[in-house]
Amino acid sequence: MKWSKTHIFTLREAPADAELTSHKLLMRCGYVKKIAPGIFVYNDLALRVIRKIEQIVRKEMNKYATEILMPMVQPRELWDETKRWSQMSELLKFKNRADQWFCLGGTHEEVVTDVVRTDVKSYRDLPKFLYQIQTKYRDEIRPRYGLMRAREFIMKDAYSFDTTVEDAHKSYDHMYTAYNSIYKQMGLDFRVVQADAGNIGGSKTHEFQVLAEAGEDYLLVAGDAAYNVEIAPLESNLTSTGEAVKSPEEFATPGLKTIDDLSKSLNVKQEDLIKTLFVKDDDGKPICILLRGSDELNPVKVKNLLKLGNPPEFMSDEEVKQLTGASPGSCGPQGLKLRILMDSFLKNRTNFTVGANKDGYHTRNINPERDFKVTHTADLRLAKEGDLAPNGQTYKAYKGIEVGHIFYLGTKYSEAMKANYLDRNGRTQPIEMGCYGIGVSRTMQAAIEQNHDANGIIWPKEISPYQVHIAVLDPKDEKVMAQAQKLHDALQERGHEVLLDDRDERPGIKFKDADLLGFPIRVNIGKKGLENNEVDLVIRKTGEQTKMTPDQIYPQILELLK
RNA sequence: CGGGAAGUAGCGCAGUCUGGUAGCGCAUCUGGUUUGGGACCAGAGGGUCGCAGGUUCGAAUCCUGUCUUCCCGACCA
Repeated sequence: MKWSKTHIFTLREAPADAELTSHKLLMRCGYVKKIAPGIFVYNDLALRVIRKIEQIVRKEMNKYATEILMPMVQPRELWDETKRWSQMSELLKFKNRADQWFCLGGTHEEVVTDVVRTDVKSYRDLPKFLYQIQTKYRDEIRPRYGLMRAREFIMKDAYSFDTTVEDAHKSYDHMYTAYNSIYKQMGLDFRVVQADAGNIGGSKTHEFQVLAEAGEDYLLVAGDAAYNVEIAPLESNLTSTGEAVKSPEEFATPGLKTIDDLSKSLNVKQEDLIKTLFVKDDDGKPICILLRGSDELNPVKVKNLLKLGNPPEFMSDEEVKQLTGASPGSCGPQGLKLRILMDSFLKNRTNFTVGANKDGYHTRNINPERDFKVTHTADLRLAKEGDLAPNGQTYKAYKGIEVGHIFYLGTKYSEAMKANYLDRNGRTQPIEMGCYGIGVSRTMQAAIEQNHDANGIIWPKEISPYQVHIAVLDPKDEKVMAQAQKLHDALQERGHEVLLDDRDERPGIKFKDADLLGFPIRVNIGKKGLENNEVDLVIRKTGEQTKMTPDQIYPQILELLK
């Protein structure tokens, strides 16, 4: 492809509204153009990358699933069945002129479940595994970072329908395998992490995270195990101090409110102090939580422990005062009749120093069982780098960009939408479901975020818009142009994609643009070099530049592209 | 929705405090000299200064309202 026939425009400076490096590069290379917040035009280079990603995704998905294409505009009635019409705040809703409600598809569980419940009657019709690659629309409150959090984006979504839990897990495992293979083929550095299932329902879920400094998600990796920080499990490695239980003793602590204050004033390490927190569940009912002074609460762990709908929120200062008689900072669990959760790191500990439930006072030697009743002792703290994971390894922190997510759903949607089948015994059963997503357009930007340098993008060859960039340094010279065209045609015949920069520009501009666009291999062909029967082969990633004859370079490139 | 910042040519910005009718760099067009890592010289085109009111002889500039965008947060099946 000749540059002059493309729609490529580069910018020397990125538009001011781009913050993230990958976003700036997308803009500077002209890959995308913003039309409205979170809504973009994909220009030809971007579209090539997207097609590459889709191709890899399709190849793997087709091993297990069937491709269909569902509508982007969806009727309200389907969404009412699962109650998500009112629950899902990102749905963009609108009416047609007959005054009927519709929404733009932000996800397709409802539609695909409708498809399957209509067509599937018997266990003989199952399993079914359907997927599509399609534009999604979610009315994000704040789109940001270009394609990372866009309102309109391209997604591959797959849905499995099985008769048994075991089969559903097999489908899940197939996707687990396929996703690993997909991101590997794209040449990306990624981790599979265990994550919280959120509100989508179901119990089992993994995220596929591309590692990048600018990632929005915190991952903790301990050897083979990787977790989203939300759920990273911890096990206490503390043993009992063996200290005998003593009698409670109240003492004045005027003005001491934080763990830090107390630690300094009492000359006790923060981890030896007890932090008393108060949160409330979905119904506003209070929960008291005890942690070591040095630890932070992980609300998601509380949510999962108590099977709440959402992570609990902290109570306000006034609510705490009403509940305990003291402001936060002077509270303790003693004498409180409510659910009390204790972090497993406090197991076997005695003689807690906690607030006295009286402003300005604390109490020494408070003990579980005698002074308060613990509802659950469990892993409640937020894990961080350096903490010990259950597998005995130490956590290391990474940042990641979530590019894929797989869920086992169970029967949440099939029950809500009566997607049933008749089993062997003629009994009606709800279908076992799973859903599996890949953010295609987001993956493109994640790849850039992970693969760039000061000069521009460094595409992994598997998803690069073109594999070879031929910089024609003297396009008006017939010999030079003929040589470039010859190489271009030869490579193209072998199925490789080649961009031939035939613009009437100075060499410096062509080099800079080539670095910016970031295809893996560049060839410089110019008058000067050809006088010595020489052309240059440049590897984008390393900057390595080799002179060789035009005859040598063709087999060399074929070798590199293998 | 809360907090912050900003809207001036395709892109990046100055000018606003202290009102006098718009400028710089890049890009674009013409001519010339150049030509292996974003050339140079000369010339040219392109903006009702986000929008609407108001104050004033006169508003990019002051006042009021409004819209939009970006950043932080909340939010993110």
